[in-house]
Amino acid sequence: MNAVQKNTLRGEALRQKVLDTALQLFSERGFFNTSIHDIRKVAGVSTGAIYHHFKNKEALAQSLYETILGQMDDAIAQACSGKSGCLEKSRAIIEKLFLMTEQYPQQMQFVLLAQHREYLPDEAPICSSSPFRMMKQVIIGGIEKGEVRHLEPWVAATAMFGGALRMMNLQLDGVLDQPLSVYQDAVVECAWLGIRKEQA
Amino acid sequence: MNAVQKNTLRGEALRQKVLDTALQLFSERGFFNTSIHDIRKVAGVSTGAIYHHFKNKEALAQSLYETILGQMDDAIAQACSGKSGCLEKSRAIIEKLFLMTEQYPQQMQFVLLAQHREYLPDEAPICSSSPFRMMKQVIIGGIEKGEVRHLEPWVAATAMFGGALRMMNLQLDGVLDQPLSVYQDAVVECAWLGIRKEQA
DNA sequence: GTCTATAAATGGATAGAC
DNA sequence: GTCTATCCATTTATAGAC
Repeated sequence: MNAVQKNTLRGEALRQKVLDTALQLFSERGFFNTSIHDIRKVAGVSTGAIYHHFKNKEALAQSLYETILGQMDDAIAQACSGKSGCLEKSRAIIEKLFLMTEQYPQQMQFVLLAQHREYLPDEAPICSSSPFRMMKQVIIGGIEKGEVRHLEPWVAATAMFGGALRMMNLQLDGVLDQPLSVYQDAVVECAWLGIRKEQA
Repeated sequence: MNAVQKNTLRGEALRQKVLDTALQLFSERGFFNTSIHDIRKVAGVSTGAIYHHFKNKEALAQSLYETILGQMDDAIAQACSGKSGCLEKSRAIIEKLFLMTEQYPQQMQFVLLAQHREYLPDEAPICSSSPFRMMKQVIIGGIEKGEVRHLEPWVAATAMFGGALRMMNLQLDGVLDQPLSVYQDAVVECAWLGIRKEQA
């Protein structure tokens, strides 16, 4: 009765089912602990169908990776739009990241915690990806406008977002007993006090 | 001429050679991209010798993991000893971690960036390990002594050390063009300004 | 486009000689 | 304690029917 139905999914719907299942298993067990056979079984599709839609296992992971990074990118861009101050933008980014961590833990686990270079050797390190570059740019903008102290950009960016990213790690590891939203204001305040230009 | 000599290593020296080689390959390619055969070839020993010293591949990784965490533990304990203030302790910890990242990048890569739960399923998340618990304790001590604002402990701990840990990530990813020591004072200052109790 | 069956290779682990 | 040779399970990927 709980057996997965076969033959019901075709085309794009099947492709999506494979992606969903792969994300679930990759985030739970890791890329290397998930075989094509596992995905086949859980998704209730055939090996041939998987290989019809994806060149190989790496291409499957690549597709997931790009999609999720794109979603983070959109979310961050949207969070920043309409805001002008560095603090407002940074707060909005952290709010969005915390929200995504709560709402889509599998996606964030896969993108933030996996070591993609081990199976996507041509991929740049995640700190060079678009969402992370945007975060750094927000801080550089804050330095140029005199809202943020004149710090080395990497130092300022990691000071602003490093604590938040670690809190996301802790949440994904199941260490925190409250949702991230509870800690959000304090996290933003600590980071901002560290880099803001004193209004003496 | 460059061929690895065989039969030269025995006993403890061979065991250590296997550990060194495994650490090198695990940190370069990852655990799952490193086969026993790879270790055998690079170390110049036999399969049988490896399995004489280690029950299996996981046990090899476990041994590395425990040794390196122990070294971090000792380094952090030593850094804190003789210091009483939260800022002094935190600065000493970050200094030591930065130094270890520069001096032993393979070890830090293996301990900080690998997803150990994928192959050491019984291992606690690294944030629960002794070195990380000590860092949190330093901050809790600072809160109790009134040096640090009354923040949720996880928030205060990630605010103090989150930026530094991300800088270590960046250095291990080859993104920074200066050694970590160059950024150290600024990293510590940013973090401390965020959590210190104002001396108004 | 999806299926089953299977090829081909890899890799963890063991056996038994030395 | 170390070696070589090999077993066996797993897994990626393909072939060919439907």
